[in-house]
Amino acid sequence: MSCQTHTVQTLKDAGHRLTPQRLLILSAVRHSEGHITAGEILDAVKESYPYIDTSTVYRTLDMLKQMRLVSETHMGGDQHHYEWVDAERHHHMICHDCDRVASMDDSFIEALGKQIMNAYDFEADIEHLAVFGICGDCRNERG
Amino acid sequence: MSCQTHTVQTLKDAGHRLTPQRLLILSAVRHSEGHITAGEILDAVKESYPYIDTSTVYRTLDMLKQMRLVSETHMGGDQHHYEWVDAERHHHMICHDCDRVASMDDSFIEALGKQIMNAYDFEADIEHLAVFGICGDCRNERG
DNA sequence: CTAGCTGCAAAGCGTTTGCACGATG
DNA sequence: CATCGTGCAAACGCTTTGCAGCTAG
Repeated sequence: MSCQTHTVQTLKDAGHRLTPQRLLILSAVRHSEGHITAGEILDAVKESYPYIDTSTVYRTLDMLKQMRLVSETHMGGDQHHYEWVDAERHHHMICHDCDRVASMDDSFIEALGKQIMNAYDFEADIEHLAVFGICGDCRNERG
Repeated sequence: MSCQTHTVQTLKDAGHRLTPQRLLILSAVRHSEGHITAGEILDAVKESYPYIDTSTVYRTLDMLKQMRLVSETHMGGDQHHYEWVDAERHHHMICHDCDRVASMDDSFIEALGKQIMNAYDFEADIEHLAVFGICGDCRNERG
């Protein structure tokens, strides 16, 4: 809740209005473990406020992206995924077989960025990475 | 051409028919430097055969994906990008500023895969990676 | 000949936009 | 009370699908 008030203040300071819809959308993103799609946000908000419209969700997400409070990512499907920008940057490993999603520490990717810089003079900005593959469990089951 | 005949044989062996449309689509993908979208393929093929339909392009790409002759990637936009699967796996670095695309050797990513395996017991299958960031030229211009 | 491929047309999906009403500060 | 945000509806772009006719093997 203290973090919520902080966010609210940030929005106010930037001259954005605080509407119930925005608070609900914010809450949906905050409470999603990791990542959430626009459709999922819509469904979540509809539980408490059924009149919410898709366009409101997208417009709010645009605002939050612009304020760098939320980041947008592709994770393989047709939809974008949104994620709350917190201190701990992390990435995802998605299993092709069981579709489970695990978190990966940013240190690996940070190191990769440095290597790319050395080799290509390219400053990588890997906000989020979705790595596909096969998890240990599924590999064992395959034998 | 020898490589083309090889591909043709592969398709035949798998019981797929060789139609002029397919050959044109194949050629468009082969001759694209790096990556190409469905729309770009459509335009390219239309130059020699204007009756080609979008659905044919997508259906052919599906087949080629299934045969692992072509790979599909997200590179940030709305469209998918398709790439000929050749021996030399490589990745792309895309500059946020100038939109230029440069190629990155797979060795970095291969190494990353091994690290992920060690740390998380997850077998990463990074077919293609699009890394966004700022290229050296644009960094210099910014000063 | 006959399975498989094509073009056409229409639908599907996620996302965006124009607009008038309504709510926020 | 002025502005900004909302819901609605309609449009958008990319991709997918159903179908009848055509064609490669």
